[in-house]
Amino acid sequence: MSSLQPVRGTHDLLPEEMRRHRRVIDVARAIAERYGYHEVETPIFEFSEVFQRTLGDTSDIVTKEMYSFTDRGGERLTLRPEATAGIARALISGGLTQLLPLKFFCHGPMFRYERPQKGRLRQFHQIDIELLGVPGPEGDVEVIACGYAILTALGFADRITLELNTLGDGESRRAYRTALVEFFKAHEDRLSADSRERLERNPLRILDSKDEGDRRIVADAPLFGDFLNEASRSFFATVTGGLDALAIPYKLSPRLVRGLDYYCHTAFEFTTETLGAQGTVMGGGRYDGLVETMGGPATAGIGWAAGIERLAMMLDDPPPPRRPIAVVPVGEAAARPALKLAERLRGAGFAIELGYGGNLGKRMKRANRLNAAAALILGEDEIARGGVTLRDLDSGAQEQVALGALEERLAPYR
RNA sequence: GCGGGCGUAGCUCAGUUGGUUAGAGCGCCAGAUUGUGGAUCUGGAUGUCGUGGGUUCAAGUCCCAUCGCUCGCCCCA
Repeated sequence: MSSLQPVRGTHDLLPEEMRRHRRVIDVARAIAERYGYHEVETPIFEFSEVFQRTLGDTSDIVTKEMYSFTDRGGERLTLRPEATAGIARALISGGLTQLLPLKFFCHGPMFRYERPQKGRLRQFHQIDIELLGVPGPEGDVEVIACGYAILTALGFADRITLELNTLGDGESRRAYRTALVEFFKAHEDRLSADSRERLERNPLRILDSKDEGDRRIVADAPLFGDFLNEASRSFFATVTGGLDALAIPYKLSPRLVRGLDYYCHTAFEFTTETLGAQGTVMGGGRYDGLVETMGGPATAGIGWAAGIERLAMMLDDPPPPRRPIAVVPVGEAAARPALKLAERLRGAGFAIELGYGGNLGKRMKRANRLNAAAALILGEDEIARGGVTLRDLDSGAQEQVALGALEERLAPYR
């Protein structure tokens, strides 16, 4: 083992892994475009303030997971732990609030200082869509439908579950939160240490505790449903109605929550059993208060993020690399003509591999290893005839082709 | 931040109660085949046994520390 290690929790994306990522990204982008989302990219670091304000000072991400540093100018900067804050910032600083509604797709690296495990890295990648300026439930339906379409196109439809919940509007949520805190305070001495902590920071999370004792207490906790006001109820009914109309299956999960104040109404996660402990493959929800929290005008927003690594792991067979055509010169005299031929064919759109030395046998061996579909052998005989020998490397069949007819003859190998 | 498992060749791994030159398969390189790849055969190279310390006549093997990987908790994509 070399002492030269990649930084903990980071990974090199070598060609095979990169192809998996690219597959996920390409499918997601193509489908997001069908829904009218436009690709954008924001910087991978922002002023720390951007994330502190949007994520809240008590969230895990802000308290222990941010990669923050001071630059040479003395600015406090942070490597983005998620995409939404940067996009919201861009919306405000670019004056885009004039153009609402806006629909963005983006993908790229995110950074969180966490202990790595399966499906969890310190530098990881997400695809992400955000729908801004649509306050009505039709936005929620569209965003979920788009995510579902992407997961389906990737072939995961039968391995994922859409878990769905509503947090209601601000009024409903505040009322519920108050009731919940009151209830848990009464049982505080019996709660687990983790949950006592959560009682301060994020009481809704206690509902999702894995601790046995907590679960017994939770069983008698007040139900969110009883605190939803009429407006929240009908909002959610429109969302589920839309999903029903689109035949998108979902499971209501009352325990699915979000901690921060600006989250409201729809919260959802696509989960899978196939990835171990990190079962969430795509998660999102409505965040109507976020842009305002950052200092912009009140702007509705809803979106999701999905982990590319997790999706890439679920891909059944890695997309194969493109099969090249090998140009194989024989003898010194053929080197120059082969170089020119290779360039000409590349110009015509073929993937050409021109070996880097060795005799015919060596070059053929290398062509085979690269899974080349065909070899074009170019030696004295061929040059004299003004053609090349075309060998199909799957069948072994070989024929002479005149130089002028090459592009046409090679069409099947494109 | 907390807990469990694991570090031997490029990869996957074997290595007996501590015992002398550390092995296999795959891959790689060369040759059989200097104008023909895949299959076969023959030969070849490659290890700070993760790192540091300790115990011992002797450590890949036992002990301690450390680093890394991995799985889980927390949280999340």
